[in-house]
Amino acid sequence: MVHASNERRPTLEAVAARAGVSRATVSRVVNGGAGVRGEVRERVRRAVTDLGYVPNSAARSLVTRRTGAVAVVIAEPETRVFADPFFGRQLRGISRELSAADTQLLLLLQETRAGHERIGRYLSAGHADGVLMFSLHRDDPLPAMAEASGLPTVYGGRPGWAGAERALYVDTDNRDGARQAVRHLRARGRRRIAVITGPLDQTSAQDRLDGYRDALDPATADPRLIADGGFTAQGGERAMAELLAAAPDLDGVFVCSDLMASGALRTLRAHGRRVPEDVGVVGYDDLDPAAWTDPPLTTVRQDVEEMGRLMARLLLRRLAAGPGAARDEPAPVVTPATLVVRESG
Amino acid sequence: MVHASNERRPTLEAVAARAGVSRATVSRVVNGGAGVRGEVRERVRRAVTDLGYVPNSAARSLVTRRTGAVAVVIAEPETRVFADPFFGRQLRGISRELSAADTQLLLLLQETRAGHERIGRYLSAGHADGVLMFSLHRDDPLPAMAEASGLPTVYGGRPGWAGAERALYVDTDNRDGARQAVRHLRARGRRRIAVITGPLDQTSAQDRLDGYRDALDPATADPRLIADGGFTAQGGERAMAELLAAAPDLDGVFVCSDLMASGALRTLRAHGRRVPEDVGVVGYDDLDPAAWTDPPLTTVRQDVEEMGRLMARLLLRRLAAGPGAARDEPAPVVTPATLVVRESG
DNA sequence: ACGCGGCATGAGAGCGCTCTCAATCCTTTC
DNA sequence: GAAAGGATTGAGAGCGCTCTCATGCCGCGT
Repeated sequence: MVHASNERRPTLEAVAARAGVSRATVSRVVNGGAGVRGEVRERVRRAVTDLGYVPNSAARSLVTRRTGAVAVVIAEPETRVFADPFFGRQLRGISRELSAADTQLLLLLQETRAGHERIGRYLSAGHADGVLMFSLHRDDPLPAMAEASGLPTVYGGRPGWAGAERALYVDTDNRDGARQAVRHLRARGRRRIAVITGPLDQTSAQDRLDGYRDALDPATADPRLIADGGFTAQGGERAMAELLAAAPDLDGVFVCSDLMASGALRTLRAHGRRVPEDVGVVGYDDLDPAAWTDPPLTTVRQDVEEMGRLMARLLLRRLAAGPGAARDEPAPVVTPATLVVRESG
Repeated sequence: MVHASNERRPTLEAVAARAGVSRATVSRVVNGGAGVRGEVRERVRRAVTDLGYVPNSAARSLVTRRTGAVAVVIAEPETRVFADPFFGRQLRGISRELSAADTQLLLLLQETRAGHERIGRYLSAGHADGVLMFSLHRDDPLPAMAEASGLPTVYGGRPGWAGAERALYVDTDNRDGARQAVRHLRARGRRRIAVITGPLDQTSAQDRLDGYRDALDPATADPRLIADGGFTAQGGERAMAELLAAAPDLDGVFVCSDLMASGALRTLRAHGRRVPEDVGVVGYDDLDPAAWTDPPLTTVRQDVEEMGRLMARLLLRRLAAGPGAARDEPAPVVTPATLVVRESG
């Protein structure tokens, strides 16, 4: 049954009148029907479909103090969010898990510099039951907003700010992944191995740089071999150009994301360096673009979708447990990283 | 002021008590403060910040019948949503415009085949004041859901289903854009011009194909020169391979999206065809990837971000006008398309 | 036949907010 | 100085739903 936008939608009261029962009984049926006689339940169900009744969510969450929704906050300009397949994949995992639990996903984008203020207000207004937050930078104001809202929060990536010891998060073993990448380059005989990092105020970027250092022959360490590509394709392009200028003799690059690696490959080609003959390249993420580059990218695989799913699952567990539940308290999760060898290095 | 998650957030009542006024007065101040004496207003404001009061949105929208949120529904699997920069750009425009009007954006993704059912329920439950919907296919059940919910709706792309004559939408002149692309290829001396289309149950894809036919020399029309690339990169790759097999003598391709064009370029390279020497390629969209391909892509520009902004603006006007307002009724918008010549054709 | 436990149902009190309407208080004007 | 008129403020009735508690009904044991 369709309602014109000006006529009011039917309420519980209306359904109750039609089914010849009380509001309370209709409410019980709508919420599962436990404790209602089969015959009555059917009668109410019929009234519901006849009238096209849909519960008013505002009224419901006013009394239950639950919204059935989880906010996903991404601390990046949309430019990056939609340019980097990483977010899409993670979101997909989250989305899958949430909808299985019949929970709505609210995507909050931070448009402006001051956007966190809006987001904080939104969270505090009680639009969501919990928060998933990722891609955080060291002195991002967002975690404080989440904290202030009092909502259970799960972070994507290990939080790096002070006082985050008790935070719940899902991360991959970035440091180990980086080690594998660099070891692989060394095993293939590369001696001058550079690195293109992400923004170092993110723990994932810092951890990968640390892993690079771990696996490097200390004798070949050289600050000129390190450049920041900001986790964007253009950044990777630029960083690669800088590296080639500062250390023309480099023969390997570990690029801390596939997206940056695609940029780096372009620069290498433009400079006439052949990959992998002259320079070996290893990326990080193993998202779709990795297989599409020319040549296909050797990279470090992290199951991004699974990470998203884990984040959601952690949060749902937390929500189900209730505010003060100490037993069965969920704990942070760290997933492994594995090297995928293709043709670039 | 931060509240532990178990202690209740302060209510209007609490603020009123602290400021020594009535609930009604606090409500006035919170909603702008019109008609409240300056001194009282200040006192209330102080009480608000002292207590860290944030209005409960459920209670508010229960009475106002407004949520301050707009739902954006994308009728595609997330795989496409996050792989195609088109959506990101459009969303960005929408997001900009909405946040300027202090309206929240709710992104609803359709995960499963049956996802529209969930979405319909969500819309009907009154979580949003209006709907923005794009990338619709001919017999998509989503518009019916939007219709049933009674919410004002604006579509991205001209709706193609029956009974959509009165629908509000924003579109570009796809047919004209396609004509320009094909005319350009002809002007460069191409005689056997193929086309890689999107899914033809979308009006944008059909319109571009029509434009291709308009501009083609009728004498050279040939069904073997038409292939469907499904608006994805892999689809473009595959379609290009099919075309080369069916018509090895082709010397030009009009590819109906940049993403598909990037795939087509890969296939051409793999088959040893030089671009633009052997085959001229023109894309559609002019999104970031267009400039990054090798060679950079000649393409048809549509201002996707602006389209998003226009969609949001249209919806906001509609919402502001109220349900039955006939005066100043917003009308569909069609934006122009322009050719951007780079190196691929 | 009576009382009791258990299940199904209804009555009614809110959840936190907005908004109408009446009451109050100042000015202003004659 | 008093009445009129406008600006402030407060009281109170809901918005639609959930949930507790009281009530009514049944079959059971004694």
